[in-house]
Amino acid sequence: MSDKRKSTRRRRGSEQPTLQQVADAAGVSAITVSRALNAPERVNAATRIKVLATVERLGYVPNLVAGSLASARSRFIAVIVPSLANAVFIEVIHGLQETFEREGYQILLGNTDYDIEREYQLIRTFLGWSCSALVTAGLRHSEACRSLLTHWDKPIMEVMELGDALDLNVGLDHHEAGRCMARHLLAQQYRSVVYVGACLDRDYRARMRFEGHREVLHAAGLEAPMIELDQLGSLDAGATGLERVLSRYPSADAIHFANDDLATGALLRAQRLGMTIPGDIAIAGFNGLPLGQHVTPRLTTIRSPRENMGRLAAEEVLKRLDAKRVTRRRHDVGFELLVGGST
Amino acid sequence: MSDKRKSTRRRRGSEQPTLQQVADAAGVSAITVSRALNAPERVNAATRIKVLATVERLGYVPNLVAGSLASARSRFIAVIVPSLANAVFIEVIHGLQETFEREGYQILLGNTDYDIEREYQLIRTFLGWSCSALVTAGLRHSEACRSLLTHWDKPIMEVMELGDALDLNVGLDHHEAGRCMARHLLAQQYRSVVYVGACLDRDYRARMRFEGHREVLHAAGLEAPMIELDQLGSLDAGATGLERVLSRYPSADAIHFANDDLATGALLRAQRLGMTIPGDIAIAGFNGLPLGQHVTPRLTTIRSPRENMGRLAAEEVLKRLDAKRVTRRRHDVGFELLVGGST
DNA sequence: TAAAACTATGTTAGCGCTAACATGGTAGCG
DNA sequence: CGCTACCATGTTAGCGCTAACATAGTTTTA
Repeated sequence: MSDKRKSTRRRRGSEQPTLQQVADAAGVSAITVSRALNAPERVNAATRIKVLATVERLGYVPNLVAGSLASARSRFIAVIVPSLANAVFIEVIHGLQETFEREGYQILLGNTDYDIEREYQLIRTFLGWSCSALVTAGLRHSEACRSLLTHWDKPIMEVMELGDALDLNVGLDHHEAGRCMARHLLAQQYRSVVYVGACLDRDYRARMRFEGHREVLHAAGLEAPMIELDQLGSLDAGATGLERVLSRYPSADAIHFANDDLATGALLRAQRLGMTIPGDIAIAGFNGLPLGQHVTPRLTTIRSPRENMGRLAAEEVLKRLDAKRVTRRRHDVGFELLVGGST
Repeated sequence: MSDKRKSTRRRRGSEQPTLQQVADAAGVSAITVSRALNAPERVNAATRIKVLATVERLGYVPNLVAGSLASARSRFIAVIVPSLANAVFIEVIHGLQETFEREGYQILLGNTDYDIEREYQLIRTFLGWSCSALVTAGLRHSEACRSLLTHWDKPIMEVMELGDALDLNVGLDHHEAGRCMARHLLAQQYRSVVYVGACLDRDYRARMRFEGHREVLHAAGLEAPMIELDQLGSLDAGATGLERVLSRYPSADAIHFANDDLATGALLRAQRLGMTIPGDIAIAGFNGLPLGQHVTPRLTTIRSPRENMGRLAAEEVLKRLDAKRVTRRRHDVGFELLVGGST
């Protein structure tokens, strides 16, 4: 009798108080409660206080799913990275998270494991969540993914690398970074330099750096041998890389590693083998992770502004979401050659 | 005329095809499309093929927000960790992600930065997303959080440490780990052992290890001095820790660090200062990160099964979600003393 | 002082999907 | 052959919230 339900059908009621119940208890309408919570300035101060007190009293937790459906947008930001094992992405994520959370957005994190097909699947799923924006690492996507995204009308931010982006872009020039390090090695008079990377078909940014590196060596009339490992950046892989170089290119005087994990693994292994760095062989990396700066000698590397990249990317996306004018679609965050004692 | 809308009001139509449109195009009802996608075995094979082809043709992407609202559950798992800077949590997350994604669940990641109040806020928000389960690091929560969770009827998994949990629990005994390392150090004849931790009020598991450590030293009639750094686990902080020990406890013969990052930072700094390990001073850590196993000498540490912990936690939660019987609510994943050359 | 503009709140109608129940057809069985 | 059982599909009614429009009261403006 007291139940206003017209039908006898029951749906699983979740026990949780609803907005309507809060409204009834506070003696206002549902929309007023909604406004008190989501747009406080549109509600009279006294009403607002009364409503918020009721919310508190009933322990009301807003159903964000319902809110998102009604408003056709969620405060989710889809973030897609190729790996969690690499500290670089963690730092970018950290920068993104900090900035987005401050504005009340929640990150939906996806990990592709460097698989472009998985990226597509993840993006499909994420679009189903009515995300407010998408941040993804890199400019390369599958055809299906590309066409899915071109029909999507929310901000898309591609980070890490610089180039012809779908929408917004914050990153750095990996070709140029490769060139930069190669030039440094040549300037230091190394003449037999081996590049060591891992899974370069998947970690194609490392391949871009290799291409820049090769360009400079060729221009100087030198060979540009390369060794590709089949295990992604890790200290272990770096140790393996060193050993491969020693056996295949015994006359090598320097190794340019695709990242700091590999380089540091090699450096530590070399020291364990009793070699001196850079006397017996010089070692260079990429990323500028703290690790490389704590070994002796310090690792020569290229520092990319990782947290900054995340922060900047988030800020640009937020600008767009606030419907502010976006002055530049592309931001080059640059990089910095850190010359340590290892070269 | 062709618009079936009864009112002239328009809502922001998202252009995206809806389930109903797919149904119309395929000549079936909406619920059949829903079933073809979510419970294929409940639809005749021929119908299913027809529907899925239509889905493909129209580029239909299911609106997961609407689905979650209607079914009062999302395929989200809330995961809350105290830090992303620590590799340990990354590995746990990786283990969780792998296992949950295979079953079609999406992780909602929250980072508390070791702030118990932020944990409460995050959990509140996540409950608003109708998550299927919650995985959180640690057993300590704010009062408000605790009462929120006891009224929640979905699986709750507390990881990392072992003890009196709200629901499910996968972890290890940090007191015992601290005792274990202290016993090892005593067995190696070190008699002046300093414990070095960082922010022990927030990283209270490190404090638990210290308490175990202190217990063993006191039982042996020894002092158990401790130094607390104000910067969470990093190589830099470890280097600082070493210097503090050298100046405040010049007679110390061993340092027990709260984690491998600190320990390795100290080891590398000691070497840069020309000290020998363990001759001048012994160093021990906790976690068993690869890093510590690549320095020379290898770091003595305690290995926790991190990815495993994530995987096991996810499996237990999945069991519960499948309404399978959960035989044990508490799982001790244990740990392993790794004796390197640093002690 | 009447019209315009603004403020505070309410009413109505969905957002796109799925749970629950309903229906009609086919098979299985004694 | 009449019964139950089951299979495939459909109908109906919401899930809990917010956009859009509506309304009444108050202030500003010409």
